[in-house]
Amino acid sequence: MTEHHGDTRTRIQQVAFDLFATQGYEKTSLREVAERLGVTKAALYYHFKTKEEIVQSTVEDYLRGIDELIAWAEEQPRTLETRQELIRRYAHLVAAGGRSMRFFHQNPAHGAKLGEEFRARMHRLFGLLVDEDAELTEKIRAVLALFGQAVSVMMTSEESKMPGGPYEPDEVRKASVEVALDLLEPRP
Amino acid sequence: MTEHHGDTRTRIQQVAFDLFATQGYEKTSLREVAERLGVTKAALYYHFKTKEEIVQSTVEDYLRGIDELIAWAEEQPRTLETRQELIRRYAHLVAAGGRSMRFFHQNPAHGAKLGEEFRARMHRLFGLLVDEDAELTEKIRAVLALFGQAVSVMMTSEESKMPGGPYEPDEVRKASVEVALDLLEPRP
Amino acid sequence: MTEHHGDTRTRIQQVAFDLFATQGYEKTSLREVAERLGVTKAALYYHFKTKEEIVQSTVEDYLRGIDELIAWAEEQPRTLETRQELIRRYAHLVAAGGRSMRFFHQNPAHGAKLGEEFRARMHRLFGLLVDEDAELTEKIRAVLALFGQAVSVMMTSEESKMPGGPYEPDEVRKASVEVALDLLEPRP
Amino acid sequence: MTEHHGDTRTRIQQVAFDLFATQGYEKTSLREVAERLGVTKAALYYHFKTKEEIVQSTVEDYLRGIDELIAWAEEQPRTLETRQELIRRYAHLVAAGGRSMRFFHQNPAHGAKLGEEFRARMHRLFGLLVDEDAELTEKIRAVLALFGQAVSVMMTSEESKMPGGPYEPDEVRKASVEVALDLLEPRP
DNA sequence: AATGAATGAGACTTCATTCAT
DNA sequence: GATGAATGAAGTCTCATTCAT
Repeated sequence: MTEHHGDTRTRIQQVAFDLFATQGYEKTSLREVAERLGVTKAALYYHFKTKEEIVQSTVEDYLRGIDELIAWAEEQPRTLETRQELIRRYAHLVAAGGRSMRFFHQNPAHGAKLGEEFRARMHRLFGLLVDEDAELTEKIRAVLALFGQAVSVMMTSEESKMPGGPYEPDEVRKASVEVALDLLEPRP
Repeated sequence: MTEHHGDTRTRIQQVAFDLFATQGYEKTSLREVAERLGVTKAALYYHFKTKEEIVQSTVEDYLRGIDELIAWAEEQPRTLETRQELIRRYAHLVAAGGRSMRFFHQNPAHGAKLGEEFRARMHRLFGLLVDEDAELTEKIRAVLALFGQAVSVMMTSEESKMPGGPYEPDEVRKASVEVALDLLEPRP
Repeated sequence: MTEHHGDTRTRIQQVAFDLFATQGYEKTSLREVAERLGVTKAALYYHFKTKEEIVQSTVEDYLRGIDELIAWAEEQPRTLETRQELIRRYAHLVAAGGRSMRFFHQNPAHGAKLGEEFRARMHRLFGLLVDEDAELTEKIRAVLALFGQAVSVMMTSEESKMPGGPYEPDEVRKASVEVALDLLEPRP
Repeated sequence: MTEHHGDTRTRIQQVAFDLFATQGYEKTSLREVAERLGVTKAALYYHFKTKEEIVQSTVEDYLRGIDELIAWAEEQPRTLETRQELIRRYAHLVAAGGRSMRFFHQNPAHGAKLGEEFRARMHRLFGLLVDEDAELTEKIRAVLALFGQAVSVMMTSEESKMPGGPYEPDEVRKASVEVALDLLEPRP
C-alpha cells in the first residue's frame, strides 16, 4: 500500500520521525523538518496531505502488524504456550518497529486519533495475556511483560545511555523476552 | 516551601495539570486553563511567570522527594535489603505524586529542562538497583521494577480502564511492589 | 506646585526618569520601576494617575522654565545682545534640567502630547534667534546654537563617554555657550 | 547584497520605516504596518524573521556606508583637508540615508543592539575629527559639525516645518556643510 | 516534483490600569 | 500610604495549510 513516490517521501518520514521521537510531535514544526531536508514546507504537502498523515502513513505498518498479531492470537487456544508465543512475536514487532514504536511510547498523549488507536490495541493484547478475574499481581505482571519489550528498545537507543551498554538490539530482544516469559510463568 | 498566594494559585496548578496529563503539555493552551477556572489568561501570569513555571512549581515536590530517596539510598549498604526498601519507598512517592508523576510519564519528551531532569533521576535510581557489570536480564528486571510502579498508577486512573478494575490505589501499590520485589530477587 | 507627598513620590520620578532616559519611555515598564523601588506597581498609582503623569509632573518645571524664557525674550528688543543672552539663559535651563532634558532629547518621538509640546517650544526659540527671511546658513547656525546646549549635556553623562572626558558640567556649559555665541555672530 | 524577494519586501521596509520614524519603533505595531500594506501580519514574518530584522535589513546599507567612510578616513593623513572631506562625504551619506538616518536620530535609545552600533560609529567619526587632548570648545565644534548634517535633513522634512522653508535637500546639504566646515576651521 | 508568497488561527506574554482591603 | 489580585487590550511571533506558477 506504500506508494512509490520516489524516495523524498521516505526521507520525509525518516527525518520527521526522528524529530518527533526526540522532541515530541507538537514541538516539532514542519518548518524544521523541511529545513533539515533542504526543501520547502510546501514540498512536504506535495507528499502528505497533513502533518498527521506523515505520522499515520509511517505508523501504519506497525499498527497493522499488531492487528495481525491480535487476529492470530484470537484464533489460538488460550494456553500458556500461546501467551508465550504472543510475547515472542510482539517482541519482534517492537524490535522491527523502530521509529514508529518509539514515537508511540514517547508521545502517549498524542492528539486523540492515533494515540487512542494505539492504546486500544495495547488493551486487547493485555486481554489476551490475562483473564479478567485474575489476581491483580498477575495483571501487573502481564502489563510489564508487554511494556518490557518497548522499554528494552528504548534502553538500546543511543541517547538514553544505559550503563554497561550499548547493547546489540538482538541481544536485548532476547533478554527482554526471557524476562517477560518469566513474568508470565504461573505462580503457585 | 510553597508560598501561600491564596488558593487561586493552587487551583491553577490542579486544573493545568489535569489538562496537561490528559491532552499533553503542548496541546493545552493557557486560554483553556483560564477559561476552565473562570479567570483571564493574565491572571495566570500574575501567579506564574511562564507556562513552564506552572509545571515546575507543581512538580518540584515530587522531584525533591526522589532526590531525597536517592540521597538516602546512597548512604545505605548496597544490599538486597536496601534495594527492596528503595522500591518500597519509591512506590510510595509515585503513589503520592499523583498528578506530577502522571505528567512526567505522559510527557517524557517534554521540552528539555524538566524532562531531562526527570530522566536523570531515573538513571540514578537504576544505578542503585543494579551493578554496571550485571547480566542484561538483571538490568531489564530492574528497569521494570522501577517502571512498574508508574504503570500501576496509570492503571488506576479512570481513563485507562483496566479490565476487572478499577482498583483501590493502595491495593495496586502493594501488588506492584510485590511484583517488583520478585523481579529484584536474585536468580540462580 | 509640586505637592509634598512625602518623598516616595520624588523617588519614583527619579528612578522612572533614569530608566526612561536610558531605555526609552516605551521600553520601560512600570513593573520595572516598581521593582527597582521595592514597591508594588499599585503604589505608583497612589502617587500618579497614569504613566504619562509621571513624565508630565517631572518635566513640568523644565517646560515652564522654557516658557518663561520665551516670554522674557519676546519682550526684549530683537538685538544680537538679546539673542546672546537667550542662549546663555537657555544653557542654564538645560544644565539644570538634567533628567528632564535628557528625556526629551532621547525620546523625541515620544507619544504626541509631550513630544509635540516640546518641539513647539523649540520652534519658538528658533524663531527668536533668526529672522524668517535670513540666509539658510544663518538658520542652521541658529539651530546648532540651540541643539548644542543639549548635546553638551549628553556628552557629560557617564554612558556616552567622550574621549578626554569626563568633564565638569559647568566647564562644558561654558564651552558650549562660547561655541554657540560664535555661531550667532553675524557673518559678512 | 539585498536579495530580490519581489517587491513586497521593499514595501514593508518603506512603510515600516515611515511609521518608525514618525511614531517611534515601539509605538508602531506590526499590525499597523500590515494593515497599511493590505497584508496580514504573518506576511511580514514571511519576509523578516523579526520586527528588529526589518530595521536591521533596512539600515544595513546606511551603516555600511559609514563604515566605509571610517575606513577611508583612517587611511588618510590627519589633516584639516581630510577632516573637511570627511564632513562632505558624511553629508552625502546622511542626505542619501533618508529613512534610515531619520530612524536613528529619532530613536536613539532604541533597544540596545542597533542603537549601540550607531553610537559606536558616531564616536569613531568624532575621534577622526578631533584629537583626544584638544580644547573642549574644539570638541564641541566637532560634534556639532557632525550632528549638524542630521539636523539639517530633519529640518527639510515636511513635518518639522521650518520657517521660510521648505528647502531643497541639496540646498540644505550645501549650507550645512558650509557651516560645518566653518566649525572645523582652526581658531587662533 | 517543488517553490514562493501568503493566510487565519491562535499561542505565549506583557502592559497599564483598577479596586477592595 | 500601599498591597494583592485581577483584567482587557494589545503585542510579537509561530504554525499548519493553501495555491498559483
